[in-house]
Amino acid sequence: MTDQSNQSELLEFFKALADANRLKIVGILARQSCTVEELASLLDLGESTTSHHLARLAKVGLVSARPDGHYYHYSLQTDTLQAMAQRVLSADALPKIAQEIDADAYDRKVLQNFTDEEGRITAFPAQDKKFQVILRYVAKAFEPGVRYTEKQVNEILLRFNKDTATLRRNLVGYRLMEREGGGGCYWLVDQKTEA
Amino acid sequence: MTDQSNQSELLEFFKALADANRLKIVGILARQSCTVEELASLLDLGESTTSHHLARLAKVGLVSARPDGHYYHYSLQTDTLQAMAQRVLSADALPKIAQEIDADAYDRKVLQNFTDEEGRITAFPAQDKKFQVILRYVAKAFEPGVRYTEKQVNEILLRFNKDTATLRRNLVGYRLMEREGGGGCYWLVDQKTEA
DNA sequence: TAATTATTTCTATATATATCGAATTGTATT
DNA sequence: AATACAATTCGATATATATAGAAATAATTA
Repeated sequence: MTDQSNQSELLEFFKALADANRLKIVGILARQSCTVEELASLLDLGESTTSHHLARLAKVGLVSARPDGHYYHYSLQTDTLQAMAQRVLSADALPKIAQEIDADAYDRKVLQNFTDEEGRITAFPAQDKKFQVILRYVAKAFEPGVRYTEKQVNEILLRFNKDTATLRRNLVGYRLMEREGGGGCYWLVDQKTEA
Repeated sequence: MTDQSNQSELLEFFKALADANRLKIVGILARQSCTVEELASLLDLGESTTSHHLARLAKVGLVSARPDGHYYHYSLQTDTLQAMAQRVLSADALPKIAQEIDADAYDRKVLQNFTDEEGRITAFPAQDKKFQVILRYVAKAFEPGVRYTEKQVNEILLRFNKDTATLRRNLVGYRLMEREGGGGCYWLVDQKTEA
């Protein structure tokens, strides 16, 4: 769970293409751009279902929509497809995934050493790297996009360790969470947008 | 459902890679070959689960097993991965899928015209191409690999039309089914192994 | 503004499959 | 042979998601 960027991006790409109807959509759009209606009738699917599939393909950049009248013309982004294919071909794409797995395994081991069966933190690691693992673990208890009062934050942190102050301070210090002014408002930092 | 060879092969390939743990396995095997046990512990998964994933990857030729002692060494078939990537890049792979969809749509239309709501055949098309669509539709009522007596065959065909003789004769004539000697033994022909 | 049409979102359901634990198979060693 | 160990298969469960239908949204036309 350390750095999933490579992993999850590739995974989402493959998942997008791992459905018979979505693959068909890509095949059709390779020839001509279509409206949702056209696709639905070609595939013998409901329009809502077709729309859903298109949304999934769009999410990974495989298709794009161009509005025209009250139609949307969906078309294939061939460059995305090619870029992904190139990426899989590249020598270092797979080893990178392997590195991420090593990091995951490391995290698991640290977690095992510093938490009990109930997931509570038994001790704070002195080593900075391990301490960050613990912090990332704790951060997962918060929902992305939600704002918490300091009281709520403490309540959640208490499930992990009685020293909520240390946890709270370091979550902010290591920029896993952010705090409004001096006040009581906390939220998760989206790690993806961070360098 | 006319000629799914391109479709289904690509689909199975993407499905094989559309799982986080299988993608991780590929990543690990890109560096080193492993036993099931090793992979299971690296991924923090049960051995049976790991085995299942490896079987799926092997099915599309992405990994291969080499027996050694009582271990199996699984390794990545990088050439399969490259071949698939090349294929996606090739200009005609996607249009081919589109053709298959057209064929599917054609089949559906024929079926609609010559069957009723309950799936019974209302008339036999005069046109050869359409007649074959009907035959392929009927053939789906039989299980691959199972041997049927003539009586059983007739029983099944009766669900589609009272003229079981015509259906039976043409299923064999168009090589969708095969018959033992002059006798009462029928079975589906595996279309994949046919030219 | 009302009405029409295309698309999306929401809700519910059905199907596929990832997962585990137990039993089984297969291979090598004693 | 008998035993030990790795791997697979089987049975059951839980989760993800493909699907359809209804309601909501957006955009155009009357």
